[in-house]
Amino acid sequence: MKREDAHEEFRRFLKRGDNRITPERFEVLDHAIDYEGHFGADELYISMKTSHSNISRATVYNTIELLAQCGILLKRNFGENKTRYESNINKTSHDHLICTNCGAIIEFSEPKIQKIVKTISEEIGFDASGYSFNIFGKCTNANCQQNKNAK
Amino acid sequence: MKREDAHEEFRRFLKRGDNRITPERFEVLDHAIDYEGHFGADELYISMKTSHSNISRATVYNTIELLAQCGILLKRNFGENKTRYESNINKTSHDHLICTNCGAIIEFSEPKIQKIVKTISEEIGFDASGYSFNIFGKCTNANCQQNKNAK
DNA sequence: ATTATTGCAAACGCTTTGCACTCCC
DNA sequence: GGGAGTGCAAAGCGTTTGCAATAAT
Repeated sequence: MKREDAHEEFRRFLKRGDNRITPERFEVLDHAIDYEGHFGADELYISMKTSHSNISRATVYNTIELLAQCGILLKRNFGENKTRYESNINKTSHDHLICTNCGAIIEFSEPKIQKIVKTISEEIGFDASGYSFNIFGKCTNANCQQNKNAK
Repeated sequence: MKREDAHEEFRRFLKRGDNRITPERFEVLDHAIDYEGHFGADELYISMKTSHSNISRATVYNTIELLAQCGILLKRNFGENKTRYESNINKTSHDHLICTNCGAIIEFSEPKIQKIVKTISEEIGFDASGYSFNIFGKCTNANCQQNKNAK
C-alpha cells in the first residue's frame, strides 16, 4: 500500500465518523507510517518537534488514537506501562517475543493463535475485536543468555 | 496452599536471594493474597493504608515485585498502562478476556497456548520465561453487546 | 557494627485535561 | 457562523528515586 492509499483510507475513515479533515492529522499519519519499528505517542511527538513541526502533543495523541481505530496503526503493549504503536501498512499479522534483558523485540507469526481467539470467544459468547500475545524471556544474543540477573 | 505455606515459601525465597526477613514484607504478602481479583500496586497500598497500616508506598512496590519474582503473585497487563497483579496461590494457569466496554475480566484456560510458547521459543532459540495473552472485545452482558460506540 | 530496608516526599514519564484561539464545514 | 479541532500549559496517575532514620543480620 502506498502513502496516498493510506491518506485515502484515513480520509474515508474520518468522513465516516464525522471527523474533520485537517492538515495536522495527515502530518501525523505521514510521520507515523515513516517511523521505523514500535513507537510511543510521545516519542512520535518529540520526533515531529525535532523535525521542526509545530504540532501539539494533544493533536499527536488524538490523531494516533484515530489511526489505531482506523487500522492504519496497531496498538501494542510490551509490559512497560506505556502504549506502543506500529504501522500496519504492508504488514502481515504477527506477535512478539520480548527480551527482558536487552529489550529486543522479535516478531513471529503463528496462525494457530487466531484460531484459538476465535474458538475461545465463541465458547464464551464474547465478541472479540482483537488480542495481544507476547512471549517474554531472553533472546539469542550471547550476553542475554548468560545474564543470570535478568528476569 | 495455606497462608503459612506462602509465608514459608516467601521466607525461603528471601533467604535464597540474601534478602532480609522483615515484618513489612509479610504484611504485604498477607494483604496481597487476601485481595480479591486483580489489583494495582498503588491500589494495594491505599487498601493497606485504609486498614490503618503505616506501610510506605516504596515498601509495597518493592515487596510486590519480590512476590512476583517468587511466583506468589502473577504480573498482568490488561492494556491500561499500569501493572496488575493477582495471587497465584491455588490457581491454575489461565489467561484473560477483557471487555473494552465495561472492563470486565473473564478468565479462561487453553493448554494449546503453552505449547505454542514452547514451539515458537525453540524455533527461534529464545529462552522463554513467561508470556501474556489477552483477548479484547465485548462481553456477554447485553449492554456491552449493544454498545456500538465501544471499541 | 554494618548495611539492607524503611517511610517520606519529591520527581519522574506518559497521558489527559481545560482553555482560548483557529479554521474546517 | 457554528463547533470541532488546535496549541499550550498544567494537572493527573502510576511508578521510581533520594535521603535520613531504623532495624535485621
